[in-house]
Amino acid sequence: MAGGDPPPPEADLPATEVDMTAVAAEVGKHPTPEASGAKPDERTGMGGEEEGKVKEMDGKEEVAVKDVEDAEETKVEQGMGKENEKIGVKEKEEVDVKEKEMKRKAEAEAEAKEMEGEEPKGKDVRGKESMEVEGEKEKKDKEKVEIEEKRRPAGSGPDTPILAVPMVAVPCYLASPVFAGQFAMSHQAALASVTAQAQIQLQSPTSSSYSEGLPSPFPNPVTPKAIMPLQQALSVNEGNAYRPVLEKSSSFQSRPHHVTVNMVGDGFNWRKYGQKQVKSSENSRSYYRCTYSSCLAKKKVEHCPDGRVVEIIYRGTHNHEPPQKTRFVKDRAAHITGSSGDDETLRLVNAEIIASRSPGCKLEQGAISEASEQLFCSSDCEGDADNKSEDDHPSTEPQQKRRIIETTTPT
DNA sequence: CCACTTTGACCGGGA
DNA sequence: GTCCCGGTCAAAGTG
Ligand SMILES: [Zn+2]
Repeated sequence: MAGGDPPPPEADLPATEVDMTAVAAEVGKHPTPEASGAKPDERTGMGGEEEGKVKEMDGKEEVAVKDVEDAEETKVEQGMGKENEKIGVKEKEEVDVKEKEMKRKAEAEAEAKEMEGEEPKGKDVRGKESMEVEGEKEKKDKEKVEIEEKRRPAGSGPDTPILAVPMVAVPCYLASPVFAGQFAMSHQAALASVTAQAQIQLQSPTSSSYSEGLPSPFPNPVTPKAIMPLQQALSVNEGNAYRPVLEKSSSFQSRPHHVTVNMVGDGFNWRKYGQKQVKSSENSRSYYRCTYSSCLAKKKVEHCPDGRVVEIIYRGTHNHEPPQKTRFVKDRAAHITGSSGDDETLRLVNAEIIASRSPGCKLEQGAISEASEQLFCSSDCEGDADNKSEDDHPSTEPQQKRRIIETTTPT
């Protein structure tokens, strides 16, 4: 079924911390992703969809959402290790820079320099990043132009390709061996978690751009609404925001351990319809589709051989409301789904997971860019994973937020 | 019996 | 025109 389904609706969502925590926790904890029925409408040719990428970093999660403007992609990456973090950040910067190179090259460089100063980039991730990023970049480049023309958010402007969205600044802790085991065991869980985060981020950033530029399939864009709760929880700043979370992150960062962030499901049911080994990397990629009949939403999850989720990419938006069975996650994530646009893709990368435990894994670590990236930390979280998907039955978990179980608390 | 996961093969796009 | 690769479908298997 479905993965997590937290029952508490927005009303329940209290708050920022809670949400964040929950989210983060989920991410870290969730071992399995989920999948559920889906409908095969789309085919390979989805080219017009938007993708979002979300990256999380371990101690902190950073979220760099690229503006959809560029390519309509939202990327969320999750990073984790400190070491990796730096690298990740750097890499990400590169990527971002590239994407917006045209416009913000100078700025980017400056930022990059800062990051580099800390560490030299270099990492395996690159390979992957390059591929994905570059590949997408290029593609998007083309699309980008079109898109930009079509939708250019006034506020964001074409130049604002990257939206820095504070994904989740939740305290992340979890790095317990247990989690690790879980991760390894189920990538799915990770997936779910990542997914959730990604969605969240997506919405936020996206919502800004999307909302203005693209109308969502839904009559009522869930995006903004949905996001709001999430954002609030996460960052507390909807409008601006993207930084408040940092504070939290800091605290989290303090944590000695890495943090694993697990996200919960997005609230939707996904069904795995394929898996492939990434050629450029050792990681494997799983393809999930929303089970809803007419929903075209899809999600790609990349994980290391170890099973750790490296990256999650969301594509398309749900044209339906999330099944609210009982998952808190859903509340948040689900609401988010409505991003805007038919096709939005969100990419979540869990560097932390990989980095931490699997040197072999490669993900895009880059991560944090200046403003674009924020770190979010999640708390350990719970097992949202359970909720999410496989495990869960809709009501199995009480949900709310169980996730806050931190194994490691922040200092 | 149903729903989901897994796996191999197929298809289309791009280099 | 060919090769490589990503993405998807469909069949089989499992819970
Ligand atoms: Zn859907």
